[in-house]
Amino acid sequence: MGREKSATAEKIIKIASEIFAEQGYNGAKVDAIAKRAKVNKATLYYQIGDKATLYSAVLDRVLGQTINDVCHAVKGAGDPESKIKAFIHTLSVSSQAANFTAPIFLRELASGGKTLPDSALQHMGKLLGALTETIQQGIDEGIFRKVNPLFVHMMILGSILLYQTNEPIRRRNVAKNPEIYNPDHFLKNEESAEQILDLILSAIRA
Amino acid sequence: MGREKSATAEKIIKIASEIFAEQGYNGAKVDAIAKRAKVNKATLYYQIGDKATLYSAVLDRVLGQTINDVCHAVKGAGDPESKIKAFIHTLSVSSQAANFTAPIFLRELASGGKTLPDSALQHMGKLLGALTETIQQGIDEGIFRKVNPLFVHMMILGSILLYQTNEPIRRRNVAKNPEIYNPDHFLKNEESAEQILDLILSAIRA
DNA sequence: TAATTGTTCAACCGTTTAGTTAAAACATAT
DNA sequence: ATATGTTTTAACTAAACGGTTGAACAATTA
Repeated sequence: MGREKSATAEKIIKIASEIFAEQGYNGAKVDAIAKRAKVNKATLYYQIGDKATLYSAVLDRVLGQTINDVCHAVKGAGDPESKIKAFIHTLSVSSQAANFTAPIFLRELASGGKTLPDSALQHMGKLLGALTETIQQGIDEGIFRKVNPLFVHMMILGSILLYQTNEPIRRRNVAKNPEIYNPDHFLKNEESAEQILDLILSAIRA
Repeated sequence: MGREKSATAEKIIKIASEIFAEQGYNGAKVDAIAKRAKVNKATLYYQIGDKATLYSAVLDRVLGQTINDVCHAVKGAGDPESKIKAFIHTLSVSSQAANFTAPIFLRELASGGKTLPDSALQHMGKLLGALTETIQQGIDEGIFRKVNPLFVHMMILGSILLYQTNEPIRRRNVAKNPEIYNPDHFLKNEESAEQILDLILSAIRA
C-alpha cells in the first residue's frame, strides 16, 4: 500500500499542508501550492496526482503524525492521570509545532468529514480509543468517577483546538481595544495545556 | 447603519447560511445560492451586493442570533450555576436548530477569523463576557474555585461544537464497523448538554 | 556512448467562476 | 396614467482554475 514517497513529493505535501490549513480545500489553489513548493505544476501532477489525492496525502500526514505522537506518549505513561496529562500535553504541543493539524481538523468537522479517507477515520478512532481506554482504567481503579469518555474527549480536543485557532482573533480584539488586554488570555503552549489538564482532572476525578 | 432588509434579501441570506455552512466560503457558489433561494442571480446582486457582502450578512445573522439567544438566557437565570446551565443548554440547542452556527464558526476559527467583520467580533466578545462575568460571580460567592474563565469558555464551546459537527463522522464510523456502536455516542441535544454541564460544573465547583 | 527511463518545465486548454449588462416584465403607489 | 422600485431573462466578460501536453533535461543502464 504505502509506496515510499520521493523527496519532491514530501516537499509538496509539506507545503500543501500549510496552504490547505490556511485556505481550506477550495481556497487552496494548485498553482499556489506548486509555486510555494518551488516546483512546476506539472511536477506536482506527476508526483502526486490530482488535487484530491494531494489533500488525502496531507490529511494522512498531518492527522497521522499528531495522533501517533499522542498515542505513543499515552502508552509511555503509567497511571491514568499521567496518561491524561500526556494526552493533553502532547496533543497541545504536537498540533501546534510547525504542523497544521488544528485548522485542517476543524475544517473537516465543519464539512462533516465528507472527504475524510478511511485511513484518517482510523487515526481518529485510535485517538478516541486511547483516551477511552485510559478513562475506563481510571474508573476501574476508582480514581475517576463514571463519566462518558466521548464527552471528555470532545472537551479536551475542543478546548485545545479552539484555544489555538482562536489566538489571532484574541489578538485582533486586543489590538482594537487595548483596555481589555488580559495576560491570562495569552498563555504559552505548556501553560495552556496545564490549565486544560487541571480542569479536566477536576471534572473526572472521583 | 443597519438599514432594514427586504423579504427577498432575508430569504437569500437564510439560504446562503445553509450553503456557506455546508461548503465554506470558497466552496459556496453564487449561482448555487441564487438557484436554491429561487431568485435570479441578478436579483441577488441587486439586493445584496457581492459575495463577500453576502457572507458578512450571513455571519452577522448566524452568530448574532445564536449569541443573543445565549446571552438572553443567561441574563434570565438567577444563580451562577443556573446561568452556566442556561449558557450550555441554549448554546447547544440554538446552534443546532435549523441554523448553521457550528460549521461556520469552526471554519472562521480555522482561517484565523481573517474575514470576520467587527460586528461578529463584538458578538463573540459578548459571549465570552457573559460567561466570564458568571464565573467571576460564582468565584466571589465561593461556589466556584478560581479558574481561568477563558479556558472554561473554550471547553464549553469546543465540546458543543465538536460533538455536533462530529456526528456524521461517528455515524460513518459505526456504519463501517457496526460492532463498535455505542448508544452513549449518540445522545440527543438535551442529553448531551446535560453531560457537558455535569463535566463543567465538576471542573469548576469549589 | 547510445538508448532507456524517470523527472521537470513552459505553454497551453477547456471549464468554471464572480460579476455585469440591457431590455423587458411585474408590482405598487401616487 | 405615470413614475418608481423590483425581478427575470439571457447573454456576456474577464479572470482564475484544474489539469494536460510535448519537449527538454537528468540519471541509469547497456
